[in-house]
Amino acid sequence: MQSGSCSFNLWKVAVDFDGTTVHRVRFLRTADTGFVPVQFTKFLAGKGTDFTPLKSAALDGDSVYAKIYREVSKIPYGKTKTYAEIAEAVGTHARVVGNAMSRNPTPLIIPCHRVVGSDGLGGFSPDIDIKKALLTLEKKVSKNIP
DNA sequence: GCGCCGATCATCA
DNA sequence: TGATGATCGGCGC
Repeated sequence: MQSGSCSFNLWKVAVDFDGTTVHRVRFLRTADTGFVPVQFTKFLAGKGTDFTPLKSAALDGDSVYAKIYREVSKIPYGKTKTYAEIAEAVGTHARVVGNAMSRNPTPLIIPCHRVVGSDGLGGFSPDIDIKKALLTLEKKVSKNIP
C-alpha cells in the first residue's frame, strides 16, 4: 500500500492505493508526503477525463453500496445524474444513494460530484466548494472535447 | 412560489 | 435495536 497527495485548489487530495487499486481518497487541508498516480494530477489539472486503469476497491462486492458505486461510475465526464435516477437504476431509495455518497471511500474515482439533487447541487463532504469546482472544471474541459 | 414534514432504507454504533 | 443522513414529493400558507 502506498499513499501520497496532490493539490486541488485550496485542498489537498490524499490517496491510498496499492498498484492500480485505490483504497481511499480524502480531501485534506494539509498535505502528506508522497506521490499519487499520474491520473489524479492530470484529472485535477483538466488534462484527463478518467482514471483508467485505476479502480476503486469500493466497486467490489454485491452490496447495495457497491451497486450504487458502479452505477455512479458509469456517469460520463461532464454529465450529471440525480440521486433519484441512481436509486431507480439500482433498485433502492434516493436516501440510500445519498448515504452511499456520504460514505464514499474514493471520491473522484467514483464521481460522486456528478450526482446532484433533483432541484440543484445536492451536497458534498467535507466542502461543497470542491463539488462546485469539480463540476465547473468538467464543464469547461468537456467543451474542449467536441 | 416557498417552506415544512413525513416517507423510506442501508449502514454503523 | 435505534439513530443517522450529500433526498424526494406533497401539502398548507
